[in-house]
Amino acid sequence: MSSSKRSKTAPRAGRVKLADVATASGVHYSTVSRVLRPGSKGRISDAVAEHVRAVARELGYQPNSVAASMRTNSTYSIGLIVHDMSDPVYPPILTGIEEVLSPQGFAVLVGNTGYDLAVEMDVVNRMASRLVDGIFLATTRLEDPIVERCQDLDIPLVSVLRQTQSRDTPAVINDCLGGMQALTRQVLAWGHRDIAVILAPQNLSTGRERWRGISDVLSENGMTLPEHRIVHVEHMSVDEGERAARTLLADGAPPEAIICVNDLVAIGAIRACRAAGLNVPRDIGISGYNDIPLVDMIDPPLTTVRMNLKEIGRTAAELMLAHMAPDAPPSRTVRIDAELVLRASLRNLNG
Amino acid sequence: MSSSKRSKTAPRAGRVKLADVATASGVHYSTVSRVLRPGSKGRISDAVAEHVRAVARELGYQPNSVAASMRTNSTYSIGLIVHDMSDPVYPPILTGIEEVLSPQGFAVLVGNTGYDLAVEMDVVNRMASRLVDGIFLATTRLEDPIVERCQDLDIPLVSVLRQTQSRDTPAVINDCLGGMQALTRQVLAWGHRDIAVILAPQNLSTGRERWRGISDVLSENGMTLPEHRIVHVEHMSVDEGERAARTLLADGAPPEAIICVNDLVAIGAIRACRAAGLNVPRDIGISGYNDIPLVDMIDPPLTTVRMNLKEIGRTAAELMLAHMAPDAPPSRTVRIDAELVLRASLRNLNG
DNA sequence: TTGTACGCGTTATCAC
DNA sequence: GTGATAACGCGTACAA
Repeated sequence: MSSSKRSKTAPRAGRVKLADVATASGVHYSTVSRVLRPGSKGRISDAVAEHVRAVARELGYQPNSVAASMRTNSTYSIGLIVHDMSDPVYPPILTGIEEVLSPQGFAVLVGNTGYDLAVEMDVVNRMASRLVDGIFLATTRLEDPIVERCQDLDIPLVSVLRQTQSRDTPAVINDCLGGMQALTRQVLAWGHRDIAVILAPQNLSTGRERWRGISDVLSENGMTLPEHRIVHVEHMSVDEGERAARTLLADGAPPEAIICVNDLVAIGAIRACRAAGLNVPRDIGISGYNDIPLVDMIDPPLTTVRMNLKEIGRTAAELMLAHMAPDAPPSRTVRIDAELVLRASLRNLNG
Repeated sequence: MSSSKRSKTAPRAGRVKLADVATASGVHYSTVSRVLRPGSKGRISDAVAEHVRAVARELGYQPNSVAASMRTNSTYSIGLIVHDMSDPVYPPILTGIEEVLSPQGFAVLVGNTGYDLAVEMDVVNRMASRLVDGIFLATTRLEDPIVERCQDLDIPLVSVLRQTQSRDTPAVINDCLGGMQALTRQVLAWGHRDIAVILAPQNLSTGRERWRGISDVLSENGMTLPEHRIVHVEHMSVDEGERAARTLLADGAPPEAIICVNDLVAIGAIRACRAAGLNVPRDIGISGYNDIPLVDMIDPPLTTVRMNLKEIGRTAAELMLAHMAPDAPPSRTVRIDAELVLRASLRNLNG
């Protein structure tokens, strides 16, 4: 095994650089640079090029991209900021992003914020220090200091999953409005009338749009929800969902159905219902949103709305590439379709 | 909104650098460097230090860490290589790693390999080009060309979840042997005799140790498994688990229990059993490994072995820090305890 | 305590 | 087509 001792300031022992390849091939190192960089000015004779390439390969030359970044001011790295990678919605987005950007030579720097704005600001500043070429922001608030910061720092930003109020940043989001409308229509069509909702914070476009999807459809049908049928979670997690549902069930008769802002919250709600002695879906219906893995296997299988997360990631990456280019197009918001997925957690009361 | 147009070679417009805050504070930029870098040689008068700090803050100075890396040959970035971030075992590990390394100023570069060795080698080479200070490898094979490559490149490597045969790299792994032994003992104690197993590839320490855990206990009890009760998956995924279980159920009477190499595989197995008209756990018992989120909610709740993934991440990060230091300790393998979690997917045949 | 000077490995822009 | 050379922004040994 080779020694991995490295002195504080010395380069990695034996790291071969352009100059090494140059002396070994008997040409100037700028020539080597040109050979190894497809698309550099000034053509090279095929003979020299071939020779240099051979030498480089033999010496195991690996370009030092830090030095290149120093010169070009582009690191070919992009940040991805999420609340918590353990939330199953994020990994597929990362996969989609990588699918598009890895072949282009980009690397992805992941930053978890743990739902903490201060941490998030710190993450952005560090990414700025690292000269990331762009940032994917999955935590976007309707009014977002992080977005402003990125604009100040002049870092290309693409929102994923959520969008700002002013829509001044490119974004790829799910059609939360349409998705929740479809779901709510189904809930009504199946005869539920006493409906409760567990909502996300209304400073998030997802939170607000999903709530609008619900209330729009209720309004269309001449319904409004009483105060005590509406509760909020601070984060969309299982624990918060459970707590929220407990509140809903605390006083009086339980509702016929609870529409939850997402799957994790819905799972918490199912737990709370069960703890309260209610059978889902016989006594109460539950729905989620996202169709995360395994919710088709839980008891009962969860009715939800599916979004194509990988596609969101891919599209966000395309948008990023366009936005990083010198002639960046105007910001636009891309909506990816949602699809209603009916499962046993919500039953047809008419049936 | 500020313009994000940037010319090919010019620095980000208006990016303030060391020299800028130097002229603004009326000192030389080397002084600024010393002020802003805690722990640099040569002390600075408090007055000057305070002044410089104030100016830096006012100008919104952000150190250019690329330039710093160029000088120090350390990027304060580390790679994390996984097969697929969508596998729920990885995110908690990332969280644990970040918990320890973010406060130290490190950034994490995530690389998905998609189970492809060529891709993986490419990822390593790119990370090397980026001068990562270290790599966490979650894909470690018993004999691993990736590990060798990192040794050649002189990149500190810490294995997570798995270990090489020769144990020549620091590693943090779960006690797969003990965990699977405990599980198998329980299976036997509950009266199962006709047992089947779905195993992972035997070129992985996890695959091999878990199988050894099973077979050790069976041997202790004078049992061996017939050929047709042993099947393998290529990757530990739901789909492969389902396929493998279908093979097991294809001919003859089903076994009393299937011990699966991990939870995803177990979930696939449950699907296959159900498709074959078998009730789990009445007709057949199923067990997994990992205790990933939601397996306590599926139908039936999955008996499994829990490992503390976040702790594995944290420990790996500590090991990495130690290993990156100039006086690196000898490689050692840390084992994190496993804990048996009994749920309804496996029942007591004696009861 | 502070200023000087050099180099890290590349890329880009000159000459030739 | 190729060589020479000047940046890029910072860290630090050394001089003052």
